[in-house]
Amino acid sequence: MKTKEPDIVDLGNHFRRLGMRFTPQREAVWKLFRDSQRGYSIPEAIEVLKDQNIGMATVYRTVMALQEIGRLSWVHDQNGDHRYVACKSMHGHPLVCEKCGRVQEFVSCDLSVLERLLAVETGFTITGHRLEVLGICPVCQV
Amino acid sequence: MKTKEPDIVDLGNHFRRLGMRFTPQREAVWKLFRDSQRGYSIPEAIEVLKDQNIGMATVYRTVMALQEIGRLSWVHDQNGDHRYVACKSMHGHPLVCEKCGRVQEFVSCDLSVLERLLAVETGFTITGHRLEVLGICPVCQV
DNA sequence: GTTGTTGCAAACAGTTTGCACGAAA
DNA sequence: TTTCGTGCAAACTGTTTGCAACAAC
Repeated sequence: MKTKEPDIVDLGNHFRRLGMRFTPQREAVWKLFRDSQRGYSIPEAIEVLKDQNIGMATVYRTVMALQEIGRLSWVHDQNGDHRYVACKSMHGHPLVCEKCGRVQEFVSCDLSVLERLLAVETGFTITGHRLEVLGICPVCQV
Repeated sequence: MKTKEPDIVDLGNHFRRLGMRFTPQREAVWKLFRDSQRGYSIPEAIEVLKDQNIGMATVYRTVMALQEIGRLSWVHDQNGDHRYVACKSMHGHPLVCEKCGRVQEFVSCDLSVLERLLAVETGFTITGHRLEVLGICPVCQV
């Protein structure tokens, strides 16, 4: 009997805790994203996973589920549509390479000063933010 | 003869400078977005503009053109798809009300410290960022 | 007059849904 | 054994394209 990787066990528990089942398909979808630097758009993921006999409806449903439970987030590609990437940590933001699309997560973003200022100036109650930083990764700089 | 609003004249010049024509349709599309607090998704804009006999292909083409020349940008709605809003200024960022969708632009965002830190820590050359701040606007707080 | 733009409709791409079967718990 | 999840295909929604007529310059 094969030992499962810790993140797989953890994800299985996460699903079950929510009354959902942890199926081989869900495991396969998660692994695809977890092991990718650039993430995938849904059509791309469908293309890859169909070789494992995973139907497109399952891909849609699973990606949405993973996103809702906070395991996937998305970034924009050049065309403006979404590519999904695995979240390593809570409250992380993506640093995206504009050439190869590689995504590196960072956590140290302090927008509290800006948010306080905006609250005072606009009367809004600030509830959150979405931040993507763009750049060129070391590999693509050559 | 009717005097044109200054922003219309300016937009006309902007198009012509690029060798493009400034048609009544383009003017109408621009005005729709300019006069809206929440902006529109493309299907919404198509719906509104079809009463003015503007075809959907024209809406798509014009919104894309306005976006490319920096007159429109987009924000995300709850479903994660795009709503286009008029840019008042260059380098502005949107502050979006999560209840009513109203968008207020702000400019004072200083991410230079964060960006320098990321450059050192990751080896990326930072080229830009996308920031959306979310909140509840004064009207919706009641 | 020249050439970019428009509206239409058809083609296309992407997403959602209903359902019978299978498999996780 | 009891649901929930799956794959399939059909339906649907959103987007793009080709083209003849038109209008901005």
